[in-house]
Amino acid sequence: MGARASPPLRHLARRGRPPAHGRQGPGLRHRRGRRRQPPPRLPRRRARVHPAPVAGQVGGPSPWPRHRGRGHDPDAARQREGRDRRRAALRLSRHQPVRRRGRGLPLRHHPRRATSRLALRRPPPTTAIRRRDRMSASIPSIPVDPSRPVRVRIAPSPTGDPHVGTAYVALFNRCFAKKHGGKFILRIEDTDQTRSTRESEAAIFKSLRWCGLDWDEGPDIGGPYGPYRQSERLAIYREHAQILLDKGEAYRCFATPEELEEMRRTQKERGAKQPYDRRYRNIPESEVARLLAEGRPHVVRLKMPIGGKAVITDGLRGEISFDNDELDDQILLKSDGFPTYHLANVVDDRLMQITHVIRAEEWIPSTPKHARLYEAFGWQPPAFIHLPLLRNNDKTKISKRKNPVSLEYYQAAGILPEALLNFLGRMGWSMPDEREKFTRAEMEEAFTFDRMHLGGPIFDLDKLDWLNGLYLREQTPEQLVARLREWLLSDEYLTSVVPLVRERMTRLSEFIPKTSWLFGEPTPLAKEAYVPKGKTQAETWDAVTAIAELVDKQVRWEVAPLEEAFRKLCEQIGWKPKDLFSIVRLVATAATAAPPLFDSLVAIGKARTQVRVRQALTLLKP
RNA sequence: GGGGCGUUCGUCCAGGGGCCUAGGACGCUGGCCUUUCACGCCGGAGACACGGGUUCGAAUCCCGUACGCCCUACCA
Repeated sequence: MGARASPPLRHLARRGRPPAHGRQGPGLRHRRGRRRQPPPRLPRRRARVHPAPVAGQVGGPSPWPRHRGRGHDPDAARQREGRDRRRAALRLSRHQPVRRRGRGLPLRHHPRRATSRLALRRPPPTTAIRRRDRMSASIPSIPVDPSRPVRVRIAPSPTGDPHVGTAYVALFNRCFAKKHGGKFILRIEDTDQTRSTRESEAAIFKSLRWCGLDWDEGPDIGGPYGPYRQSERLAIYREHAQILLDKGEAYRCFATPEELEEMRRTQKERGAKQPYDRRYRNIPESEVARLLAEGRPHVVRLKMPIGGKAVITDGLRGEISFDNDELDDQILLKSDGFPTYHLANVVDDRLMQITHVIRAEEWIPSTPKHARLYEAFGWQPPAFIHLPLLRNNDKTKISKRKNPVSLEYYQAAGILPEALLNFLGRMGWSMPDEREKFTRAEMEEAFTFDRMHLGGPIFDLDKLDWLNGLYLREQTPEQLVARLREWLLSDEYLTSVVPLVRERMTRLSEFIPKTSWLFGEPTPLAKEAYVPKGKTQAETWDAVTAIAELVDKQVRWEVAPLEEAFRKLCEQIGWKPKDLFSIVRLVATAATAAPPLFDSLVAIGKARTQVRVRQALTLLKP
């Protein structure tokens, strides 16, 4: 039941074992003939033995597993096409001559190439500067209108715990804004009445601030374009929906959920491209009036063009085109009178004078709808820039199932905010001189979108730990103490925790061993240890699954609500509290003896509890 | 199923017609330092998805194939 000191994150995302080396004979690795023969002379690119005087240069290469064998080969054609488009876009926007092809010109003047070589050999900052001057910085790859201040925003929806993805997008938005002397705005997208909570919103503010990603305008600090909470702008959306209705760009749809359900089925059978058959798009005014008079619930939908293509421009990818027939008539206003993301986001971006929409890649497919909305309103759309998606080990979009995603977790796990930010900054982006370690300010200074790499980066906790270690090691003892105090060794936290173990202590020295699971990462027990008497491992796994769901859903992370929730769960799944609670305790603390369960959970906090439950889940997986 | 995006070591990045014998970092690994561990240092294994084309020359440009991912909600 010990707690491991601190290589906390590495075990979380399980990964395959690194491939064994040394076993292959010289002949087996076909691929690198070149590597096999001893270099006749000192390979010069290796000669750069002495790292850089630059801070943060560390040496050494590396590996990790991925599922090699069974083909993992993406679609080259499309990609290339896409990539070309993207390059074309960058080129154009940079006002650079189109790169010439072939024709035997020794391309040694290619700016990127030439300078980057230099950067490798002698890393000092000057190279970075020189390089930047030559290509990007002064020549933004994304249109920036000098007469209009850059305004960007993030628009998280307060429906859960503060997410690393939010911090990721926020970082890039903020860097872009700072680079161009613009404003970075926080807007709360709480148009989903059923899922949004104020707790979540507050947690987002707190975590973002912890990261150092503060904003210039937002719900809590106000600003000239408020309110910044969409639930407080309902009238604005209704008004705008009405404008569209009046212009004939939108229409009311009275289809019921059941009707839509059935429609989806039949549309699919007919091989239609959209799930909605537009049946209310052209009904007569009189009919609309009649249904309205009846008080029939309805939504407002956007009229998408029939036939033809929609072309949008992504700042990183260039033009992307869609068949209009693939796009359905997007719901703008839900039957509860709340707008959907699509309407709210367009209206707010416009009203808040957003110049660049920098968001995650998952939004690409709905961008043509947004573009269409701008058009319907007669507005000039902002520039769209889609960032790659952070991924789990298996390349799927990052998720709490497979990774710790809550910012609160990283904080509680002892990650320093500057390390997290630095790490996030390395996801899909690189410093001109390729250094790994840099501050937020340095990133802002050097920021350009053309150093963006579009492959979806896998969130590698090992590397985060390494970076974090770097930052930790450069703290003076005084600073470190201060850091520890900001972390869990604050008077406040200790005061909240001490009562839990007070009656269990006979000496002060027992405090630390008795609370080790609070400050370190407990080492999970053997599988069997979690299975209560009379239960099977499969049953236990089911129970832990239920526990995981409960924990995810639990909003009020306090003793009484937790106890209530867990007791309810016992009833639901027909477990005795004794058995279920013992599992919870083991999962949360890996300790056979611990203070009262729910107090312990509160002390551990939701984020860490969540991660521990996930770990147990993978451990116990049948 | 349809649409879209993406693809360089296991992972994160660099390189985008010749400077490439593809570079750095994490991880792994051998060694040095050290009473131990960690840090640090020195070394090693490790990738241009595949097939065509263009070119004197392709990781880089073009075409195709494969694979992965995202979207396909009265969620964002």
